[in-house]
Amino acid sequence: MTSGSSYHHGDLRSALIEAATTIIEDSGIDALSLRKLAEVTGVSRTAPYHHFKDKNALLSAIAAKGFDDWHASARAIFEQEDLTPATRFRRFIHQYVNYAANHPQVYELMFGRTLWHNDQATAQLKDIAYPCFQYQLTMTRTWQSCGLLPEDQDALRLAQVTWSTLHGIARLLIDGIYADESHISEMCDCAAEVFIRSAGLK
Amino acid sequence: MTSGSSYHHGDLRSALIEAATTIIEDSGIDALSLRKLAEVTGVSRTAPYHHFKDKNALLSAIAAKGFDDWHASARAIFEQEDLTPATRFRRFIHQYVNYAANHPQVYELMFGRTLWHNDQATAQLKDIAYPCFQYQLTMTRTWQSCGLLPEDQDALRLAQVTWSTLHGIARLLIDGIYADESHISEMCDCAAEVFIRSAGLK
DNA sequence: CACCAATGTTGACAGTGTCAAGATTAAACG
DNA sequence: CGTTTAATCTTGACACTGTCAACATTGGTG
Repeated sequence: MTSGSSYHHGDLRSALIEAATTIIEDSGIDALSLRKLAEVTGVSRTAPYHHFKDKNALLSAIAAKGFDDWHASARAIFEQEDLTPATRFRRFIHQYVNYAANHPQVYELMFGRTLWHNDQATAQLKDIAYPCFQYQLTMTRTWQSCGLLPEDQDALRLAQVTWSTLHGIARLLIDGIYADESHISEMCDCAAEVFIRSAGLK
Repeated sequence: MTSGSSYHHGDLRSALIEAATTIIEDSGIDALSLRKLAEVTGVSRTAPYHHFKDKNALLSAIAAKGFDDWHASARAIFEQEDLTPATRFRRFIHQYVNYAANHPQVYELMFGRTLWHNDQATAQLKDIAYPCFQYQLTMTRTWQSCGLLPEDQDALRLAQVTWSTLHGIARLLIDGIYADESHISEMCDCAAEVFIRSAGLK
């Protein structure tokens, strides 16, 4: 697939993203160096700079792909209309945390300081990420009108709080503070229970 | 205070921690290089290695100091017996998030992947950090028996979930995903409300 | 076919963490 | 007090990093 001629790679951009994602998933973000990435891809050190302005631009591209996946699977659950809202709510929570647990490094990239701090995120990444943040708000409003979340609370605050809870669980898992992954499911159940009860239903 | 003789610094270890903390608070963790730190402290590049095995060991020492502060102020609120449990609960939440907002870099060090991932935390740091984690559990049990949190839920899970919520808010703030710091207080109120309502009281 | 812009290459620079070997000095010991 | 020892600090060196500048190759367009 990598074409015949040796000088021009053919589709270096995709190859770089793919190889970089593999390295990151295997060995962590810090283990990714552009030089080793270039070597693995069979190309010279500075070739990647013709496809990505920065190391940050490369990482942003990987994160952007992560947001696409995340958004898709969130919608897949949220729009599954043959399930009760409560079931979907619970599944969403489990899915969120499991995604983070299964793709810790990409999750770190998507929501971590590496890209977001000091405004280092690419404009392209922001265009993909912000709708995801917005979707959280949309879901929250629906959950409120279903009686799964307190209806008298401000939707934005509630969205921030529910998201923070999932994000917090994810981060504690990823950062290795909760080593015991066997309790993930119970933590999700507990979180779901707390939120649903706060709505006042039984 | 730095003594008269020039060759031996006198109290280099403390001076390094102090200077490093300043740099980190001013410019972030990534901006800290041992070489610049040494230069600022007026000492040669490798002198710090006689006081800290690693760059990680230095960072761990700074984080350890942060845990001390955190634990102290948590206790100061939790043990303020002239306030109602609910008030203390709310204040704890606000204090937790405010600490993170006011010391973002140190918080990142205390709870972030820099130190905890891949088991890079010093044994000394663990000895200081684990009691803090444990204290969260102690507080949770008390809150349960006060009727501030559902009593039929497992205390450990509940402690993990409440902490995750605060940690999540803190991280989203620190990582710059919620730029708007003016809503911090409202988010804390919302979180407190959700938890208290989940206990079934009104 | 000729040209040009896209793509890939080597060379170079400033920066990093950290090890090894030697210099200096404070402290311990006879 | 003098001498040794161990702590502390120094310079030199190495392998690594991201990224810029200048040059080479080539696929697609006029």
